[in-house]
Amino acid sequence: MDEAAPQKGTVTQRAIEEVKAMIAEGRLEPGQRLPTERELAVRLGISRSSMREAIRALTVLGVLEARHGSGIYVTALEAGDLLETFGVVADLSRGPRLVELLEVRRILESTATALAAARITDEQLAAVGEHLAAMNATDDPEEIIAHDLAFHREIASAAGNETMAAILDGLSSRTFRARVWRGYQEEGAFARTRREHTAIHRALTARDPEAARAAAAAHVGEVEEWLRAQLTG
Amino acid sequence: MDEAAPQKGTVTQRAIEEVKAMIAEGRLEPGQRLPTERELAVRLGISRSSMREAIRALTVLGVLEARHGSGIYVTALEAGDLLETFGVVADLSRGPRLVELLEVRRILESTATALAAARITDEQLAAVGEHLAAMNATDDPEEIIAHDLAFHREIASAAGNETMAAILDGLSSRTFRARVWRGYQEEGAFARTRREHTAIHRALTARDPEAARAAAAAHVGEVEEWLRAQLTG
DNA sequence: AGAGTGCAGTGGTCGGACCACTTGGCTGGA
DNA sequence: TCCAGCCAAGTGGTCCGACCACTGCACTCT
Repeated sequence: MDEAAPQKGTVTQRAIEEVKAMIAEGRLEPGQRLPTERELAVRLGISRSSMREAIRALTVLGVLEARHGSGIYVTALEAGDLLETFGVVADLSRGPRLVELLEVRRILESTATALAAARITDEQLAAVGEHLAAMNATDDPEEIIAHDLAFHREIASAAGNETMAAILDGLSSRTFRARVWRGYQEEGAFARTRREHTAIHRALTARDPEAARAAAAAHVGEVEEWLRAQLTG
Repeated sequence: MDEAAPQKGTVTQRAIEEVKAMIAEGRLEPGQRLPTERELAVRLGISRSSMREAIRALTVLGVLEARHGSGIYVTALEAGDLLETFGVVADLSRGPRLVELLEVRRILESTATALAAARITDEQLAAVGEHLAAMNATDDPEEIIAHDLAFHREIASAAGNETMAAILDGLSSRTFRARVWRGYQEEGAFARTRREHTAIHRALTARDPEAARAAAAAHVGEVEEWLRAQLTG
């Protein structure tokens, strides 16, 4: 008898684990449609309200996707789907935590750039170059940040590890970067940033992994050091 | 007037962003108690049901914490709180994605181990040694996995970057590891694992960062290669 | 055959009711 | 006076039933 449900925690929490288990065990495939909210509720012996909370929770985690009027579906469970929440971490972190996040980014980004140097295609390299040029051709901070993000995203993507690319994406979320750069660029660091980006692009063009690793590490490290100084000062 | 709310997306989504913004802007401090569900609902002009969904979503993200009968509180917003969801990613990833996750772990773990070699205290080193001994003193798979996890967690913690430690923790979640190891250990890989762990411990004892980095990279790399072979075979 | 339409089904929202638990003040006795 | 125990108000947890907004499809009309 499974009637004697252990009743651990809230019913909603139980429902969340239940659905997660269904997916983990393969009873639900990526992209597949789930039963109705109403039916799921009945099946798990809980109210629709509680079931909805569980669904909402899994939705923000990037596991489920609800389409109004159509139904609830399992996402593709791609790296991007599941790691989107990583941006929340970056947005809500402050002080010392920001430095730690940048340190993680430096480690991953330098490795990703090194990998990209060995694997990048001509098309991808061209795209990187375009973002570099566009970044240098405008004064609008918004646009600069956008191209900066795209610049690094393209490189991370060329590294061939979508999971790593997704994590780096989260670590460079728009609001996170805007927050740090507001002060960083005020110190005339833009010229240096431009130089560092050029160095990265040059290393990629030369297909030189070690040079690429060093350039990327130095690039992130610069921001990291500046932020560290901000905190102690 | 902000009465003309843009009505973007669902009301629940709006409520989630609203609370997130409150925290990001410092209107809500870590550990602080929020207004009542009922009051929050009124304040945002939505029903309590919708408000509850928003709260539940932020709860699973590790941003809020609801205490039955007491109230809703902002978490400490420590790395561990926010990165707990990382384990979900590891648990739901399969196939090629698992290899990518292990690659990320290899990059971070090797660096973390190198850092630990330079910074680890005698107490921490002793703890690492104890887990190593305990791991070798039993045959119970459950216990082995538990000590293995603790072994690596202690090292990551000694590296001095809590954020990195939290990410590595997620990448080594219990179910994830159990899933991979079931097959890995069946091939008599336990002796090799023991050897690799010993090598890591030796490098830490010698305070040799480069040796520690190499040993950790090789350790994770072994599992990575095995898993890669499983997929292509 | 094609475009347009209507309906059934689904997720989204709402309001209210009651339960389970915590908290702090009140009461009573030592 | 002080402390233990109790009690009531307040809070999150759960449930119910209703209605709205949207989608998709079968059906109709041209």
